[in-house]
Amino acid sequence: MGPTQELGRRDRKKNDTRDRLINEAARLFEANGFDETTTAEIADAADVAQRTLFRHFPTKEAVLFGDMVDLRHELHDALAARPDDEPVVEAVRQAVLALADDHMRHAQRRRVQFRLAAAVPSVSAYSRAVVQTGWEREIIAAAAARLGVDPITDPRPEILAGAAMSALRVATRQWTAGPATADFVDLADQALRAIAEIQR
Amino acid sequence: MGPTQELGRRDRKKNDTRDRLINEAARLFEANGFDETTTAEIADAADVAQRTLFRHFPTKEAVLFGDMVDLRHELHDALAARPDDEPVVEAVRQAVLALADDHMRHAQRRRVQFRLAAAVPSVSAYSRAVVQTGWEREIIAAAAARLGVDPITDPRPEILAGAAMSALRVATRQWTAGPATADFVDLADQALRAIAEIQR
DNA sequence: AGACTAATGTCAGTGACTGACATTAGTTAA
DNA sequence: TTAACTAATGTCAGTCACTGACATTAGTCT
Repeated sequence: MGPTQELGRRDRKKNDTRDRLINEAARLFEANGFDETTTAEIADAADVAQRTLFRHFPTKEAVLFGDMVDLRHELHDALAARPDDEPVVEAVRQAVLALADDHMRHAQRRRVQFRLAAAVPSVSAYSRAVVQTGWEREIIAAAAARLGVDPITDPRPEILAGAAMSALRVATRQWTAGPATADFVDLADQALRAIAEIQR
Repeated sequence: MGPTQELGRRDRKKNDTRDRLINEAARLFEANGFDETTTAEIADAADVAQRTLFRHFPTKEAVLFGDMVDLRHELHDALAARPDDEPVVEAVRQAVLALADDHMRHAQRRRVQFRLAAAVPSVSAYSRAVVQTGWEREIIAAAAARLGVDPITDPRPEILAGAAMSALRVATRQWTAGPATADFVDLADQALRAIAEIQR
């Protein structure tokens, strides 16, 4: 049924190795800290060579966010799924809520990632420059398509995307600071609705 | 007269060393590329030990953006200089235009930095996560103060800041792609005015 | 001149990441 | 089943950003 069944043993093992690296890394990062954990230790814990880790991930930070790769595609699909006649801001809001929903469904892991992103400079930089920028690009492309404009010459798609990511960051910070039981989707929804209210 | 006169020989030499590092780095980066230039080469060119470079700058990327440190303070002052009764979006727009103006006055250097930020991942990450985020924080604080709200609970200051930085990025990209004679302030102004137009 | 100390130099690390090459182990066709 | 093929992994040596510890140089101040 699942695509897992359709994979050969080789690809299954490859996925297992990748998953083990992600999980062992998260465990070690949480237990000992990000900078205090070496890539050699992660590889050892996952029972592979250090070289193998760097064949699966380009950087140590990428291992920490390894479980977020599909999120960009999910965002892309969520944006494409919104009706064409819906206002752009609405479509973006709904699509970003899909991200928030995913965060809630992986609350434990995400809270570790967010806490590290708030505390460790290199993690913060990666989160901003790689993860969030990736999402931003999806929003820019979708918004530009909906408005029927060129995102290079027309600044509106990028501005909207930047506003949405800022809102998501606010919600993320509030969620990370508060109890894990808080509803991330609610927080994100509140923040996203404020986009309409920045004209004083 | 200038504060240069009031400095002792020691501090003057320290500033000279710092300036030499910044200038030699920019020269080498432009000539040979960022990744292709080692910190040892930069230090050699500036005629200091590699260790001295890392006493002046925390990372190789920081050397490239070394001439932008005061910009954050300039932005802070520009924000504080706006009249209290002015609408927040207006105040932010005017203050960010001060940044754009500074870019124009250092066009040659800034174009090198922007080109590298567009091409080299680690430079892009630094620009986003350190430089731009620093500016963003100034805008957030100023906007929150003007609105009389807490920037942790109220998402509007951060959303406005994110929108402004996005606008600045669009203008930066357009300026970097076009001729050096183009008016950056005009481009930035156009982009910033579009903040008011993201409600479809 | 001499005490004080900020800036720099020297040196020996650590750790992320890479290229080159060898080895293991699924896969696939004969 | 076996042999050829190749994707994934292992091994190893190396580069380079960055750091701690300690020595040295050179302004500064009395």
